[in-house]
Amino acid sequence: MNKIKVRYAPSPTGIPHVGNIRTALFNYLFAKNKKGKFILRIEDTDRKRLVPQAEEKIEESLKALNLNWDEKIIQSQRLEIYKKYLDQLKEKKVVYEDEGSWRFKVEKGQELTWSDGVHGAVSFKSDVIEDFVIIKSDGFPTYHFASVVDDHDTQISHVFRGDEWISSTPKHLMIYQSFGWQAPVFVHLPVILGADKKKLSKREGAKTVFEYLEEGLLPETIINFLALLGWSPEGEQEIFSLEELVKEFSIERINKNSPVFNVDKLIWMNGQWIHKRLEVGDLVERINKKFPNLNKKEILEYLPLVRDRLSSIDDYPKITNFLTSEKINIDPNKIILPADKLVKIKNEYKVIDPLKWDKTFIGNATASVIQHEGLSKGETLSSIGTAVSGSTVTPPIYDSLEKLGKEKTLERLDEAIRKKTQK
RNA sequence: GGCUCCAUCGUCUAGAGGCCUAGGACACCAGGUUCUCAACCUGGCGACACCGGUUCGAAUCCGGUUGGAGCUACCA
Repeated sequence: MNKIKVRYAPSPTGIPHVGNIRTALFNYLFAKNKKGKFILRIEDTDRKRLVPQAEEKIEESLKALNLNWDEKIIQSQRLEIYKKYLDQLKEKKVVYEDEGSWRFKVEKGQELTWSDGVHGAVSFKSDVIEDFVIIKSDGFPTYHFASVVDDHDTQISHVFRGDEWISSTPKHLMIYQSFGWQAPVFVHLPVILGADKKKLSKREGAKTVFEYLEEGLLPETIINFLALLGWSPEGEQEIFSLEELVKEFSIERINKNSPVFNVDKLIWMNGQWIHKRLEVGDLVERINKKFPNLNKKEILEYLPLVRDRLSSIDDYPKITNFLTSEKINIDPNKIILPADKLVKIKNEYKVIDPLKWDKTFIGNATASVIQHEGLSKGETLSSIGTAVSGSTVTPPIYDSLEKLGKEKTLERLDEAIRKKTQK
């Protein structure tokens, strides 16, 4: 019989940011690696900080990343249970009432020790811990009490949570002790730091899963990146699917020190997923889903030309826009070639039989001008690309012109020449 | 302040006493390739915080120093 059971226990005080979701990920990876259960527990015991819709947002964040839970429990619905256990502690006389709340009486002179999954032996003296509230005067339990009761009640085997809980752990240990319960294995994860090396927080600009998705990151990238923050696989592979991560995950390879969230690498990783891991058909679907107003057949047609140029889903419309839009903005300063050379190119294109307007003929015509005029190939192609697209990043030039069509190509070249001359 | 945790390239990290004149990745720089850009390939830059031990031998073990972080709520 399998007894591995973990829980992700967020408070519905807002949309969770990625640092928070990373805790969910590690819980999930461990549970699935051990073929155990992953529980979602909503810790809504702080009535003042409750944010409407936050619970839904937590669930949506998890679902968006495919982190599916096996069970869900909500603390505010378990008040009787906490009451029942409080009564037991009253009988044991280890709690006392204090202005409508119930405090746990800390017995001095104890050494509270546990073997942490990542830190090894950690210990605190009970003398430095003050009597702490376990049931607030509004009748709701505090985190310390609710989490211990729930973890025991739902038979949680491993508690994966952020490092910031280390100093609260002795309190939890004392509660376990007074009930005579066995504590789960605590696995304190290093907290993710922002670029300022401070704990990642909303205030410091930590983003939510939704924000990253909105920016064109793939769920796979978010998972992949988060997994590698504070944990490393055995080999040198860096791109992992959720399934692969599940297979590779182990507590032993979790780091002790806090990683900094490195956006550059995140973007790079998204590119890797787009260039190498996703099937073209899949990518087309995703682009189409994100930009429903784009023509799916066109995406299918253009994507192979630009796939390697995308580092986010959102790059697709940016880079292919010029092929379908009627008007573009051309900045003549970005066109290297002078107007008279552009005229030469235009004239060469003009004589191509419209029926033979394809990349081979366009390529030959271009090469011919380059040769006769003694132009630089790089500058010429760059100029043509900028003239017809308005951008310095384009699909392969000849393909671009072919897709654009002869008429539009000549129009845009004309416009570029005009602007270049005016200048 | 007290308590606790942490400490390898700018960043993510490998490293569990000799394999380390410290490996990989991102970023950066240079070259190559290509139809511009991108992608790709090759090379370069770049770190064991410091000081003492232990040991034949330390990035790895121990102690201290310094630095950083967290907690110190009827928040989680």
